[in-house]
Amino acid sequence: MDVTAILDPLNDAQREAVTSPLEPVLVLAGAGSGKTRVLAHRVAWLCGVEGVSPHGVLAVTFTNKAAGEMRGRIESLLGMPAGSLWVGTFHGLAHRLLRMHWREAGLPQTFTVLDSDDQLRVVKRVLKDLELDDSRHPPRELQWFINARKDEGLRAEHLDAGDDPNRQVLIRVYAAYQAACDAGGLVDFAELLLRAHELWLQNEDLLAHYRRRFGHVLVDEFQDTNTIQYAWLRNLAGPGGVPFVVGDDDQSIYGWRGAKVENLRRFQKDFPKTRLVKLEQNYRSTGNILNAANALIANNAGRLGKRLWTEGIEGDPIRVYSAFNERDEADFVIGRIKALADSGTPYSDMAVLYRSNAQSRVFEEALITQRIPYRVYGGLRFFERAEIKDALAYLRLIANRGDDPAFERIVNVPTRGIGARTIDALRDYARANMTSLWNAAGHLASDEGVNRRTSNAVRAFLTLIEALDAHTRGLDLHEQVDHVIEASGLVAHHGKDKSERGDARVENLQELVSAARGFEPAPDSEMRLVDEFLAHAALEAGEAQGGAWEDCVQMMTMHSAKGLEFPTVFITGMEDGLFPHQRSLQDPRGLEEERRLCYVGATRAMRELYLTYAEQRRLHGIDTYGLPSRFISELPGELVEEIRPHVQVSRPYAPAAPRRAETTPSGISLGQRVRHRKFGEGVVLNYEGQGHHARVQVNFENEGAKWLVVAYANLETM
DNA sequence: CATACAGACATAAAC
DNA sequence: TGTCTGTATG
Repeated sequence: MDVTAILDPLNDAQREAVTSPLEPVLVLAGAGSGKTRVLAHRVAWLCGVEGVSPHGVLAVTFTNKAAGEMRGRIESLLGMPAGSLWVGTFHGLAHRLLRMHWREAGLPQTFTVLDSDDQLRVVKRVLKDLELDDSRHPPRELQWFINARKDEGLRAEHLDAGDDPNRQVLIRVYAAYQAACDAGGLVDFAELLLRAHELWLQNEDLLAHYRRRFGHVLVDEFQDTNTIQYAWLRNLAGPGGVPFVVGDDDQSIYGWRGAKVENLRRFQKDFPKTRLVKLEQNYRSTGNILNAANALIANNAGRLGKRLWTEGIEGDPIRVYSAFNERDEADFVIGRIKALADSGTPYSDMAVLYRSNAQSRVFEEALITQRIPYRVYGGLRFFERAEIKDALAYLRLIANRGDDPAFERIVNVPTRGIGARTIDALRDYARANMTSLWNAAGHLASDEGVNRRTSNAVRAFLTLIEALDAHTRGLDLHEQVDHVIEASGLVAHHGKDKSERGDARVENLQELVSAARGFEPAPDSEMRLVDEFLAHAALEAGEAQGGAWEDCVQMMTMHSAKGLEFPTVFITGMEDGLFPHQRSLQDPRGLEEERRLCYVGATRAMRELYLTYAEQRRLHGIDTYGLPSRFISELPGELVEEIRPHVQVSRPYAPAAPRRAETTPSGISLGQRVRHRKFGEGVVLNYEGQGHHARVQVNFENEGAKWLVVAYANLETM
């Protein structure tokens, strides 16, 4: 084992963390301080120097991507594949455990993993079964409630509604939802974690076994753990355990989905001899950017405390641009993008960040008109697309006839004459007889009292599924998928749609066949390949879009920017109410999370950071006038450079004949003939103000005299 | 049963 | 203002 390869690339703090004695370690790792590297090198250190077998190491991340990268780095450091090393997401690891110990966990061997979309369907169905009005009890809220309780480790029977009738309903739905899942062998994401946690609690032997096996547990992005994940982890490590966790309280931006920053302090309390290592040297950004970020985050209370520094240059100041409105904001950003591109910067070195997805529109439109390539992060990912989920639902139903969500999803896709009424009847029967929709359908198909057309349609569906089952048996996975998408009629169904959308769907279905062909199961899996593929599809939604590697401007929310870096970053929409978001202003904790989000955004920038805001913004169809975000004023003035707007008409004015025409600050002369897109041609009569606020009075031939804001009016000189 | 239309609604998102 | 959802309509 080459120890220098492990230690040489590390600075002192990183090395301290990596070579810590076998005791609990909390690494407070600032943005861009090399935390992933520390984690990977720690594993390499344990295996290469401390003599720990990879078999005894468990590394946990929050995304599959991070897990994949982690394994890659570890294996390249160790110089060999480490198959027995467990690296994965909390959900992936929990899933693995439950597959291995389904009996102890009280699950059927063939349980199905529900994604949030499936879960919502089940909730809706439960609401119907309970005859609750879904406008008074929005399914999404119920779903949220159920997941939040599970994330806290609470089951319906642990909850007490008191006299609150609304809460009584919530709890009733939770209980009914869980009963439906249990009956159908369905496990949602939160349930994976909760079951895995209960598996520890209820099986001492099992827990003891895994404690013995995993003497070394490592966790990335520890500030993002929720209650149940932390409990699971703490149990696994055990009282004398030596977990190694890496996180940053200043980058905790997922409180709204259950993450508990408090887990950092809790860790120090639960593992009293914890060694705390701070990584504060930053290898990403300029000094000015770091100082601005430090100053900003210093406004938060109760931090563990950390100050980023760099050996690198001070760099450019933070540039703040005050736009007249959101279109001017986009024009400014795109102007800078063009200028950078002209001087040789690749588009992919530039990122436009915003608080909410809706803000991307204006930028997209402007980028399209300027023919600048861009990529928007977010949106539906491969396995979340409707046509893919339909195809998977066929596979699910073939594999497990009791999978009601799958049944409901495809019973009439493509349409085969089984409408809402029929499905209602099936549901009623299934509920009354405590059985699956599949069995209900079997009953209805042979029921003399039912409309012939209906029973025929249902029978045809049953026959189809049985036929698919029979035909796919023994085939390779990709052949199964291929057969299913063809014989189910899905391909023909989408093929009839001659639009671009239809073509894309057919392509996606074919892509699913390729995905199946390339699918590799875990080496020690005892599951059938289809089942494993289905679980994979639920647990790993896949990439959002192809073309990620093309040279294009990167656009995304600040949340999705976490973990990424770009030479030039534009943080847009810096207005109070937008960022910090209105809904976070009520409580101080919400505001602090927004500030951390701003910190995350700012620390994405390597060389240049721009902050932009619009004085006027069209939101949901109405014009709003916002104030610059308070986060801007929290930056030290000496680090900030305000960019003076230079208002220009589309063609600089070249005086034709008149001498010494009085010129407005924006370059338009009095008496000048101008053209406006809507109002037509006219003559400039007067002007006032400067910069953004510069306005001119134009006497239009058809519309009469009007005051226009030069920055916005887009006047053409003639 | 597919499409049209009205009405509601609008923070962020991995597994 | 744009998008999505559910219902009305042909």
